[in-house]
Amino acid sequence: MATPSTPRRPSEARDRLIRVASELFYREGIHSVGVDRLVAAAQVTRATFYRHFPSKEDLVLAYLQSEDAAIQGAFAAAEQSGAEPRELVGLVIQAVADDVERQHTRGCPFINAAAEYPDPSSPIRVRIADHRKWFRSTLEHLMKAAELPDPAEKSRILVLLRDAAMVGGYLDGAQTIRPTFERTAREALALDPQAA
Amino acid sequence: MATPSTPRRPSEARDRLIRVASELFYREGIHSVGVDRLVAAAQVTRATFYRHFPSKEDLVLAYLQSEDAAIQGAFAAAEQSGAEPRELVGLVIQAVADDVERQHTRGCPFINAAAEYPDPSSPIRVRIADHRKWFRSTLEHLMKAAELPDPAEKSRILVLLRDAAMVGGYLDGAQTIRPTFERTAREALALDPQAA
DNA sequence: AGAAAAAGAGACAGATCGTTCTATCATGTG
DNA sequence: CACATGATAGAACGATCTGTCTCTTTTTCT
Repeated sequence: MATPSTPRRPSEARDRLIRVASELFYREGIHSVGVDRLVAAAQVTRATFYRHFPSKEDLVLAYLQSEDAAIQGAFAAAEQSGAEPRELVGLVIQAVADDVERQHTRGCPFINAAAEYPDPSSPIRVRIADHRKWFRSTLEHLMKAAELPDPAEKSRILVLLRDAAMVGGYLDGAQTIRPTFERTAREALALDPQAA
Repeated sequence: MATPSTPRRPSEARDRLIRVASELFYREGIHSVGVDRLVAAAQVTRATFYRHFPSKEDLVLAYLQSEDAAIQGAFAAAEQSGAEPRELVGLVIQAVADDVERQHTRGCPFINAAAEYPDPSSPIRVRIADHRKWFRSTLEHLMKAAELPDPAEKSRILVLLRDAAMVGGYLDGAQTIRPTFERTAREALALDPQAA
């Protein structure tokens, strides 16, 4: 009666844990954030934590999955925005630059997580690899739709440059790398018809 | 008599610690490697460890410094090799690709360390920033010597692409990204006079 | 030879790590 | 009503973390 807003299925405590974990894991690194910190920040007890996640690693996986879902959602929204494929590639470049400047100022969650998990066969590294495969493949389809020559190679170029923008934005500052990133990307993808 | 080879000053145990730390920190990450592992692998006691390094962080700094010294040494050797500045730029690209493929298969030690140290004012992050400043500045001097137009911007491009090659080599495989990296770099730096 | 520094060996403190446990209470569904 | 579910609360586990300590032995310089 007092609190009628009790969402049933998805479990509110679970969502809080994932939100808090996403924030803390990204800002401070994964190994640096213990379970104590997580349950305190999410206002959840340890028992609740381990009921929803068999181990801390499962929460890390949920964190990466939520990041993955956010990016996939952004791509899906952009594709349904009605923009022409050609300008969509330019929008991706701009979106990456915006993301580095505003949202992901501490680098790429997947790259950073990989730095902490050396074993390529670990579930976390597998999920990182899957995310990167999806990203590159999505870019290739985008390049194909834009009728750019050699879409596979161009997708690899954009993956390369996006990684660079993420790392460079974190370590050198977004404003420092933004013009260089955008220029290099547009040139390497041959987006602007006219040249010097 | 039995062991006449006893290097005096630089302390053999200290060198062993740095060597072992460089290997373990790089392969497994910094937070994942405890002091126990380090002293066991270096065949050194804890007391000896803390005599040479006031804290673990000081060993991390020594690790980064040794990586920095190796790269600076490689640059110094290349500059004194008598090669013309123009082809030196091409050699740097090739050297980065070789390094990613053979030596640094787990990414860039500085990028990986930064992922584990979020505080930009921490001594480790300061040293990382210094290393990156030196690297970019050195590249700019190289571009100037090669008489390439806009050397400052071109140095930023090469920093960007080197970061990308390091990350991409680690996560996607060196063979996957090598041709893309080399082509994009040569094109973005306008190293090859002829175009399509 | 004698003094001083470096290293070996290992116990120990205090904190934090991830994880498990028992016990209690509110909730909604059968 | 009865019962399973999910959350709360908090103690406790063993392991590992960084860092300090004492004591003995070896090495190195003067």
